[in-house]
Amino acid sequence: MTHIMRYMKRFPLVQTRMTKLFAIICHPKVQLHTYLKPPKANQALKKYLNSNCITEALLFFRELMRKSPSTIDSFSFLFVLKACTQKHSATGGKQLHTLIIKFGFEPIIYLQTSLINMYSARGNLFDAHCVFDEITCKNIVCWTALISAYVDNQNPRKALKLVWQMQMDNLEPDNVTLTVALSACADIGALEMGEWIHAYVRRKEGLHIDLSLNNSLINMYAKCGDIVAARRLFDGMKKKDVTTWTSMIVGHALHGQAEEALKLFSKMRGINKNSRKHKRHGDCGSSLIVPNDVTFIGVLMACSHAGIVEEGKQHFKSMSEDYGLKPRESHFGCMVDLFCRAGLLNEAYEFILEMPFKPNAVVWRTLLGACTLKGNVEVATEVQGRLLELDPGYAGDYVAMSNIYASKGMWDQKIVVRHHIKQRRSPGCSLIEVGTEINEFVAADEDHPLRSEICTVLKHLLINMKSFGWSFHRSYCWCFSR
DNA sequence: CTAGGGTTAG
Repeated sequence: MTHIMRYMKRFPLVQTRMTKLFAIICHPKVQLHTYLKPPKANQALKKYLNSNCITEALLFFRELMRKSPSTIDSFSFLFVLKACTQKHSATGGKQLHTLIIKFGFEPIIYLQTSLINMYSARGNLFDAHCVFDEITCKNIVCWTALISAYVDNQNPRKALKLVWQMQMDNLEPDNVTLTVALSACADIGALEMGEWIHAYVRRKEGLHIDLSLNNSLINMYAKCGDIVAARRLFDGMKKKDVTTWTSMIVGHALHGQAEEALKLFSKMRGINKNSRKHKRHGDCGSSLIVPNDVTFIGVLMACSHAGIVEEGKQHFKSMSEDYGLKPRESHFGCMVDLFCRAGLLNEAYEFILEMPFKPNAVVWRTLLGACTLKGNVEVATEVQGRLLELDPGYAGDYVAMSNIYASKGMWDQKIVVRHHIKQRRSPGCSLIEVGTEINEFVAADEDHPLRSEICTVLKHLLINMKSFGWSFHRSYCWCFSR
């Protein structure tokens, strides 16, 4: 054994080849790290990660665990955790957590933050929060990790509460925390909170305002109904990237301003052509902006909301032909929506059947909704059959069907469908105040179980009303009940 | 060698 060790010491180049052999002869407890020091093993892990070879990274780690556990240090876990977060395997993460405890690396804050991220990616907020609670000296980074965990898992209210709690803990939010918080505001249409954050951003000295923060601001204003403020910010930004452009295009599309959205899209492509020209002349190559698949969602949404079918079709084709982007399920969903809104029910139906995906309930429901509007019983019956297979418990589909039958005077069928609705949701009542300007609203009942749903409905209502150029100047009180 | 962030159909 000593001979081999000496040999390897003298000729480091043969080291890698020898390691395998060596590992087999040796008991794992032998101090291998003299020959394969942690930084080397970690660099290998990092290399796998950077080249997107996630499975290989995990396998490499497993080999290390088996053959030379002593080469593993706390940094190794950081890389492996990252790999594990990207790969959504169910048990791997928990096993890693156990190993971290076994190795005694539990109190290292870098690892704890990574663990929060890992649990969040699996939708396991309970364990994410547990890890957070165990951190003795909490810093801004682990707070932000937890906040973004709640945003990513559709609990923006809790996220905003945590931002508040963090400040109570004498920690000032930085640009990353604020970016996440703005995203939470956008989710619930909390314009007031968003504006407060914007004011904070401008007031706070030494705060680094970067692209992500600006993009998040644009998105917040657009989603909260103030498209003018969003556009003002967009026009004022010197540095823009795909996300900036995409956010603005989606914003206009949501507000029904299809023309503006499509104008922006062609302007964006114009920049592309110009900078390619510049690149040929040898300067200004860095500002190249290539639309991605999300950009096309915005473009298709714009076409759909404006009812321009032909242009929508063209963009859908151009997506894969000119940009090499493979349309995802949601792009096909946009196209179905495009046909439905234009009243082309048969075209929508055929499109769904030709999709390379198994159509989901949402897609069929879009078509069913259009059938309700058009009073098309034939297509609706067909669609309902599909929905019964996919999601039989959804009461809304029965309601839609019953409405279609009612509109055609087919009362017998209506009663049959109505009977299928077994559990009705309990009726609720909420009061919503709309102030002098229609870009803010408050749900009066703070603890109402449907509060967040009502706010979402209102948010969309508000966006739609604005797109029709409606505005209110008196104070309004609406009462919803069901 | 080290942890957190922005855009996504209905």
